[in-house]
Amino acid sequence: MAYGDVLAALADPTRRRVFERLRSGPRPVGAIARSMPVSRPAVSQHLKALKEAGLVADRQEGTRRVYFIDPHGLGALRRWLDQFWDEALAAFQAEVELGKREQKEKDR
Amino acid sequence: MAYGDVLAALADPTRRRVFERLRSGPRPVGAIARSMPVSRPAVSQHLKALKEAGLVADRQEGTRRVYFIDPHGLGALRRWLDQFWDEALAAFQAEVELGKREQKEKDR
DNA sequence: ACAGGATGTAAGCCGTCGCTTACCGTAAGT
DNA sequence: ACTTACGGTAAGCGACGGCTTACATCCTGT
Repeated sequence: MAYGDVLAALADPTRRRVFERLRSGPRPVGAIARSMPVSRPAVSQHLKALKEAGLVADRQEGTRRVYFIDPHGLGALRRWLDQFWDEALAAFQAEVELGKREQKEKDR
Repeated sequence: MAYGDVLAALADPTRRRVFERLRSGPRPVGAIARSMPVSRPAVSQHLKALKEAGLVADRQEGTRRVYFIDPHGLGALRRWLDQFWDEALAAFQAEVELGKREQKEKDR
């Protein structure tokens, strides 16, 4: 459920498409597979990867297995992104200040 | 600079490490490579990928090439993430409501 | 207990990707 | 001009990852 695993899981286009298919709500495996250009086992494998990354969860419902989005995965990604964003921004500020000083050096 | 390219670029651990190395500020290629367990050409290749994803930019500085973080890439990722988050949350709400109704069905 | 539908899993194939070594171009300093 | 440091690029190799087909598993209704 680390952000690295989340990034790796979402990197593949097909897998990301499976994930985004769940954005509108829970779906059983077959329903997902039928709306995609790959085989059902392929979808199963993608769902397994997404699950291990903490991006989806599943519940048994009779003979079918219904998958839905697990907030944990995206949450981890979001936290990393926010923190990174702040630090990078601070670095930019420092950079700008440095640039100003260097500019003044040249003026002399 | 689409979010898909950003995700793909950040999926690789080594490449992500290169990227995170720039979080604290601009660095020339050699400085990055010396702080990593891979060769300098490998770092160059990673920087190229990061650049194509809109995650970093570079400027020539004498004989060296200084790389720094480009906000565009992370911005695209953040926008996708925020939107996704909202939609998924709405789907959860709908799901909860549906669950309540089904529960009442069973009670009868 | 059995049949059928739904899903996970194993094996194998093939393309992609990351890494290394070798080479080339370029910009400064002497 | 020559040298040296710095960095991008090409070629090739090995590993990993995604897809398919085939098989195993589980649940439900009859």
